[in-house]
Order: sequence, then structure tokens, then C-alpha cells
Amino acid sequence: MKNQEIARIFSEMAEILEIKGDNPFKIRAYRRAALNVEGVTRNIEELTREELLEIPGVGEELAAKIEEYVRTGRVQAHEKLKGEIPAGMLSLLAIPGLGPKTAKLLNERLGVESIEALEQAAAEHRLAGIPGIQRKTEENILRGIAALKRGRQDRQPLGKVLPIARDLVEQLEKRARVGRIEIAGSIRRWKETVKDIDIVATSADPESVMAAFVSLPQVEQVVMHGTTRSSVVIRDGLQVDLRVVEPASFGAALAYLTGSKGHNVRLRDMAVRMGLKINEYGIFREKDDTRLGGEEEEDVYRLLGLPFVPPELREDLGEVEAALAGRLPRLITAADIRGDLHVHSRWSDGAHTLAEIVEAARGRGLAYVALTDHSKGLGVAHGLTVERLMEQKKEITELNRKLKGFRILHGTEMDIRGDGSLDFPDEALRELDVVVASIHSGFRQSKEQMTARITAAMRNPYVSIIAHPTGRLIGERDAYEVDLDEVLRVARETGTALEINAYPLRLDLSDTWARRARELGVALAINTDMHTVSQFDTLPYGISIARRGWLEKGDVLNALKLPELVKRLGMKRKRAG
DNA sequence: GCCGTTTTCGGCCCGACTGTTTTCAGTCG
Repeated sequence: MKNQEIARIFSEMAEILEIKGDNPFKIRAYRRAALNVEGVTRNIEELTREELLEIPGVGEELAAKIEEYVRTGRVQAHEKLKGEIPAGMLSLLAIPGLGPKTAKLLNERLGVESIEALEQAAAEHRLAGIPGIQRKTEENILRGIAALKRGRQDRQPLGKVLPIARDLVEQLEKRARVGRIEIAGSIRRWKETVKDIDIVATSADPESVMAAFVSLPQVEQVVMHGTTRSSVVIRDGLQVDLRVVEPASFGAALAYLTGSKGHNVRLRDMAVRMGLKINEYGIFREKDDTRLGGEEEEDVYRLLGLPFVPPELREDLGEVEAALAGRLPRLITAADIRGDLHVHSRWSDGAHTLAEIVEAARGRGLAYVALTDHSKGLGVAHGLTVERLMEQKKEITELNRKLKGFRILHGTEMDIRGDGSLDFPDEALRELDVVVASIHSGFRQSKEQMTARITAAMRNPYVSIIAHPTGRLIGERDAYEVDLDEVLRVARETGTALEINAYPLRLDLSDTWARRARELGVALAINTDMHTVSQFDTLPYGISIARRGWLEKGDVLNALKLPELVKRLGMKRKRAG
């Protein structure tokens, strides 16, 4: 997939155009196209000209550039632009607070082309005195460079940031007189990684809230301290933005701060065409500035004639069009999930007994779990031999006999071995209700080998689900090379489901691939892969990925009631004869 | 460069904060 590379080229072109001082709307067009190309779920190389033009923000010109890149591996206009600015100048834009205008100015006046050269010039106070630059700007640039060098992490996993954000909200509620308060931004959209924390609140005394905010104990640096808006950097290098508005503006501010930027631009654009104006204070009639709404987020959508768009969909990836056409999906919710099809017990490397797992699952409203302990190939995890698998079956049968309104399905998380063979023979698999198969070794194999291993497993009539299909650990380990287009094709062909793993560092399939799977009619299972009962509580992360992938209840295997699930699992075996 | 129940040309989302300025440009979200 060249989607990412093309997106990077377009956004680099936007940056160069910005430095050159080109038409701002043209720059915005490149940015928007870059964002949307990145979000395209299909392999962009396979799209026709007509399909390229359907990407929001891609017109004839940019479609031609995409085709040029697919064909030749480069974009001439991009090469030409790169030649028009000094090499290295783009790197300066990575410094927070330093934009294209200043980068250009510094380059013209001092000839700096690298962060190191700029740092030295600033340290020698050669910046102050350039028109528009005084001592403070010089200090800010040095601070920005220092922050960059500290390895200001670009994006951090949602699973790490969400608890921190919730804690901040709790502390603000305790220390300041806030009315309504909510986490906004990409956290509220449940993006798998986030760059900063956005919080919006109401208060009768905004300035005191700001004062309390910038003096929270975990604050390391105050970036900005205004009367209604402040920014701080806390431990872990996370930036936190707080915005305080009047109660009448809470909904509008929440919508604005939730974004995404692309989504907001679309809404505001629609508003302008309707003679309305949207900002973070409300939605107004343009001609006389009358406020029409804004206390609730729903106001914004209602006044545009749209149904409420759930935050998870607000990425400008077709949700505005779908809302206009009345075709928004009825997204799956936590209440729809009836079971968990990927669960480990003490039989392999889990921490709990079957009874403890059942109790925890029931306590969370689930009606079934599939016990899927590891297979023998995974020695480090005490994988089960066929003999122990059959012993386990006895225990499950016993326990099921005593249970009312809950069922343990017998399964396995079977290792797909390095050579592509499976860890259990069909005679053993036949005895199980659910077979989850996954890769645990040979992560460095070629794309062809990986794809062949997974598709071979899917062609086994007993394999029900492929777990964590890309093997990634966000921020720790990249996904292995695998042709997911081919995996999806074979999944559809064989009737195999794919997993959305709810473990916050996994979350694969990812949102965009889940959406593609749904479009192809491939079933998904949202599983926790739990090893301790507390990990049942990661389910919301998996559900959020499913929602970001536009999934409805009907797309998800473990939203089925038990009898339907059992029937569905049997279908693949029957088809295979 | 994109895009159209206002338009195929002429628009294109909107505001807070900072620093350097005396009314605004740059940056960010």
C-alpha cells in the first residue's frame, strides 16, 4: 500500500508551499488530500481514476499525481518544489512554535538550514534584532528545540493516555469550581494513539479554573496561560489543553474540540452555505448573529439538518456524506457484546481458574466465553498438548452442567507455526467449539510467507477466527509484513472471521482495516485476549475500534446470541464438508 | 487545488494566545 507515502508527499508539498508563501487555500487543499488519502481503507494503487476522485479533497490534479506516483514511484511537481527551498529547511518546522514564516525568515537572514545551526545561532543571541524577533522569541525557539530533543513522543497509545486524562478531570473537579467537564479531542474519538489531551469545561469563574489547572502537581511546563484557554505539558511529555466556556456554549465547544479538524471544516463549510456560522461558542445566524443553539452538541448537528454523528466517526472519511444521505451506520455498542471468544486460563498462561473467569464474565454482563488457551507449540505459555486439551474439555463440560444462563465454549488459541503448519491435527480441532489461530513466531518472514501462513490456516475448515492478525504492539513492535487485502479476500472466501483485539497495545485489526472487512462482508470478533480477569475491562477499546470501523451489531460474531453463534461457527465446517 | 439547492468562477472555518507591535502577524488547534 502506497497510501501513506502519497499522503506524506502531499503534506510535504503543503509545507513547502507554505514556506514559499503560496496560496493558503491551495496549501489547505494539499493538507486535506493528504489526510484523506491516509484514511483510505483500500490499496490506493488499485483505485481507478473515478474512485480516486471520490476521495474527499482529491480532484483531477491530485488524482493525476497519485497515478503518477503509482506508475513511476515519484511525483515530478514534488521533486520540483523540493528544489525550490534550501535543503534542511523543512526540518525546522518540527520545532514547536516555529512555523513556515519564521523558518523562511531565519534562513534568509542567517542561512540556517538545520536545527543544530539554529540552536547555535540562538545560543549566540544572533536571532534577536531580526525584525519581529526579540529575546523572548529566541528563548522560545531554544525551548522548542530542547523539547524536540527530549524526544517529545509524537503519539502515545490511547490505553496509556486515557487513564491519565480521566485522572486530570477528576483532579480539576476537586480543585476548581467547574460545572460540566469532559474529555474531547482524539481521545473522545478513541483514536488508537493520541498526541495531546483536550478538556472542555464550564465555569462561572474561568480564571480560577485556569489558575488551578496550571498549578496541578503533574504540570512540568506552562505553555500558555490565558483567561479561557491554557496549555501545559505534564509528566510523560503529554500536552494538555483546557478550554473553559459558558454553559450555553458547552456543546459547541465540545464539538469543536472533539474534531477532527477535517470534520469541523466540513461542518463549518456546510453552515456557511446555509447562512449559519459555527464556532466554539455556538451556532449562529450569519446575518444578525442570533444564537440558535450550542448548549448541547446535538444542537450543532440538528441545526445543520444532520443526525448526531458519533465522535468515533468524525474523521471526514465519508461520515458527513453518510449523515446527509441518512446512511450513518447504527454503530455497535458495549451492550451488544454477548461474549468473549479469546480468553486464557491457568491451564496455559492465564492467571485465573475457570470458575473465576466465569464469575468475572457474568459480572460484566457476558453470556458466554470461549476458553482459548495456548496450544503446545507455545511452550513458554504452557501450551496444551492434545491430551491436556481433552482433560480441559472434561472440566468445561462438568462446569457447564452446573451453570445456568452462561456457557463456556471450548476452544484454543492455536499457534500457526513458522513453516505454516498448524499446532493441532484436525482430529483434535474437531472436538472444539471455537478455534482461534494466530502467529507467535517468525515475525521477520517475508510478506509472501506471512500471508501464506495465515491464508493456509484460514483454509483449514476448523479455524474460526484469526487473532491479532498483524501482530503489532503499538509503540513497541511494528506489524509484521502481511498482505491484508489477500487475507481479507481469503477470509471472505472461506468464511473465517478476523479479530479486533481489545488489548490497548494491539487493537488489530485496526479501524481502517475493520471498515474494509465490513465492506467485504468479513465477520469480526471483538475479543479481550484476557490473561487476568481485570482485562475484561479492555473491551471498550476493542468496541471503539469497531465503531471507528463503522461496524454494526450484525458485523460482529460475539454480538450473536449463543445459539446463533454456535450455528454460525458450524457453518464453515459444513461448507467444507 | 477543490468544489457547487447561491456558483464552472470565486469563494474557501474560526478564534485564542503570544510576542512584538501600537494594530497585527504568526502559530496552533
